[in-house]
Amino acid sequence: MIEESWSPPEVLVTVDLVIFTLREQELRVLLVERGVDPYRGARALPGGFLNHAGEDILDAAHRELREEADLDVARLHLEQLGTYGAPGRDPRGRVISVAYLAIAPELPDPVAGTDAADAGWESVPDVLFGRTKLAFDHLRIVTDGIERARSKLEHSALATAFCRETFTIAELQQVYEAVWGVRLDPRNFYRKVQKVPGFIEPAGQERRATKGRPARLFKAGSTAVLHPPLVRPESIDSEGAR
Amino acid sequence: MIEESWSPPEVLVTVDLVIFTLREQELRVLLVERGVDPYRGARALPGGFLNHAGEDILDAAHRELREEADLDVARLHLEQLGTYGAPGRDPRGRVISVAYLAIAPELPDPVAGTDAADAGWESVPDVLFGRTKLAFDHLRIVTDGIERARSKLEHSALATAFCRETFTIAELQQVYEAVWGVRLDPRNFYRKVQKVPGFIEPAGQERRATKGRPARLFKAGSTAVLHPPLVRPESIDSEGAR
DNA sequence: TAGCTTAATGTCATTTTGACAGAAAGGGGG
DNA sequence: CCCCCTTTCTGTCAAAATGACATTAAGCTA
Repeated sequence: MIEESWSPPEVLVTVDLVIFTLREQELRVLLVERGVDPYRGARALPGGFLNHAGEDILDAAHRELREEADLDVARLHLEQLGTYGAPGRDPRGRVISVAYLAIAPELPDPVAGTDAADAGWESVPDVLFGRTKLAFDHLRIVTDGIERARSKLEHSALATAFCRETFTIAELQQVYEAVWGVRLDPRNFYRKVQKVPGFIEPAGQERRATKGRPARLFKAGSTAVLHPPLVRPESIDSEGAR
Repeated sequence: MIEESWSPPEVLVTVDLVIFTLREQELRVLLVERGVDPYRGARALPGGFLNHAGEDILDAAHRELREEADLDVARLHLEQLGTYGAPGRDPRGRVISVAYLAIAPELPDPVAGTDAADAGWESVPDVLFGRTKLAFDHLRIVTDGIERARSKLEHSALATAFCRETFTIAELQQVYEAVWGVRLDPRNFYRKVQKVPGFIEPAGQERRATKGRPARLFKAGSTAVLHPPLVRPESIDSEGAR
């Protein structure tokens, strides 16, 4: 199908970042307010164009994270979520966007960057229910990101990425509840999590108390894959999160 | 970071297809022999450039499938696997490739297409072990495809996509064994598969026999998600497949 | 009809699950 | 210091699921 005169079309490539965290027991996503056209003033995922033809896509994702949200979390693990390239999704032309997913523990508020008039952690349910409108097809990307996160919680130790260095089992449970949008029994959760080999391991016998009995502290174990998996309950709350 | 003089770099976009099937109880992948440079003569995944700036990526994937392998399986469900865009992965310049995954029942041999000197179903273990060398970073893409398929077998009804319209439970088990690279107990498999609601449903009381007792026939059910999931055994054979 | 092959059903001890009860370990108010 | 409240942790227990294995059923063939 390649003729002499034919040459493949050139397209522009952007990266978009879906970064989730937990705040006040609610799932939140990092959004910026666009400072440039198109969609100026609208909320969108942080991201932007490839810098130059030799830049790796993953590197571009890290760079945009730094530029747009001033979050230079080197240990932040970015995982490719998907590529969105429907014609017409961007009024500037044929733009294909590679989306990345990352999970962060509770972090200080990000500051606005170069292209972003503002940046902040927005409620995921607000986004999912259309109370927070997003530019481009970013709602779809966030939706896919949620589903990916929910699924990965079952089979991987992703939940520990929401937590700080050390955490209690109750904190870990809050992660599952917020992302899955369900309530779990603390006693059964306690038992189940403990028996997955390598998921979490005790971190000193230190403790941290506010009101009730002090809780033991744990840290992420060495295992990335959960055997057996923590299967989410059949009926998932369509609300998505709290 | 956008200056007046700056404009985003233009890149070329290709699609690549990872299509698995089962032949002689072995997992196979569709490969073509490249008829054009670079890597002329080497084995590679079917795929190619976007046709024109307005073509949707998924459409391009279907088109390439038709062009390169003459497989116009409209019911073939293509699922995005990932995007591979490391600089230097393609000697022709900055090329970013969007890979799709598909599962097919046993099909007639594909015929060579326009850019492909030959096309055929190659043994996946041969590819994984380097006995079959692949062009570009296609080994990596196939590896990711395997892992995706293995994982999806646990939580989705993907296994039925390997089978024809109707199938026996033993045939379904062969799918799991070939993809996971393990042996399963037929009796426990029988029981487990039957109790997942909506996974498979009886298809007439017809039967199809060769040697032993005739087996009941089933067809794919209405459920795409498996509750509960069929978890693969802890120790997965590193051989990958038979 | 005997013998072979594969399908389907059954058995059973061991784990796992889900839903609870209760004990342990702090803090605060009197 | 002593109750009360909160939260964490440890048990209990019946129902269900799991893994390993035996047995029966249903065809074909020699």
